[in-house]
Amino acid sequence: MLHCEDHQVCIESAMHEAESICREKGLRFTELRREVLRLIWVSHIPAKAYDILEKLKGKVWSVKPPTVYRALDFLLETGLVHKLDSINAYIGCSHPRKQNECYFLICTDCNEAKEYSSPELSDAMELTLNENSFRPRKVTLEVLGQCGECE
Amino acid sequence: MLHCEDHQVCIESAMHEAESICREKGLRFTELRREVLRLIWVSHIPAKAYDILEKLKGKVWSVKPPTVYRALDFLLETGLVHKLDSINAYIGCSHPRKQNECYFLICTDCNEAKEYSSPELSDAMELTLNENSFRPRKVTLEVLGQCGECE
DNA sequence: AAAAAATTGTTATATTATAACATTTAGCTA
DNA sequence: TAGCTAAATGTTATAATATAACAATTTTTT
Repeated sequence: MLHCEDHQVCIESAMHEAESICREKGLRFTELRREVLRLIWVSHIPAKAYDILEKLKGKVWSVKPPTVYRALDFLLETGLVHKLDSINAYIGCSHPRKQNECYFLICTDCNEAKEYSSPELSDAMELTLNENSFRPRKVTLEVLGQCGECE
Repeated sequence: MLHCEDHQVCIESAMHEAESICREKGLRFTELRREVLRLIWVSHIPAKAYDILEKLKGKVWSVKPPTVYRALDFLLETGLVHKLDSINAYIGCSHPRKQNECYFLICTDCNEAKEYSSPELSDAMELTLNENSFRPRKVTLEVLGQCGECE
């Protein structure tokens, strides 16, 4: 999957953005939440909850599942992280300030995932939702397959 | 969620179609698989695997999880059933002969789900997949929200 | 400093799903 | 039709994912 040139930049910018979003919203970006977000951003491969748990154990923490899931809940609610339902994994949001509809391409070869948005797709979506007089609350759009780099 | 007028018709037609599809493909539509499919079609509310398990226990069977999951796997592979990843539940496919892209509207009030397809949406999808040179293998498109009848 | 609210810790358990191997059943072949 | 083979099902055990409930701690507010 074609991605960042320097992933360290990705991480740092995501962390900074998270800091400032939380500050603006008056939310507490605690050490634990910070660390979980950082672990998720370690790569563009979506992170599994129990892998995060194991990695946290390597650090200061006394961690048990609720610790991780609570941090994940916070990050999800704040829009800093997305859950990928088709693979039960979590990925950092690459544009946490824009709350537009987004979809995910998940490569089953390299396991990386990438977030996109497409106005055409959102329009088509909105159209069919209106046609069916359906009020959307959460849209899940994930494509599993093979990315261009993995042919 | 606006649905069939007579659900008995839904069920019977789904069962018949399943019969004939399996016959055509030379697949064995066993008593167990038949019964699981029927239990899924009991309503338009997606069925949970362990609920199917409990209902089967009320019948002839000695059922344990693998029994159900294997039947589900068969039905999924045959395209007779879809899995809804956002709620971990299974729903009967309403057009098992047409292998087009479909999406699901899932009402979190009445819990019913409905399957749709939209050429515009599929086109938009295909476009963005091409742009990203991504070969899709499985598309998950589910919208949780409130249906028109549940306002 | 005390009270209230939010966060984290802890124990236990719920929910969803699969691996591995044994047995049975159905279909095929000699 | 008896035996063989492959598919399906049964069975035991366990993996993977997630939450409920309550206790302790920390932070914020009063």
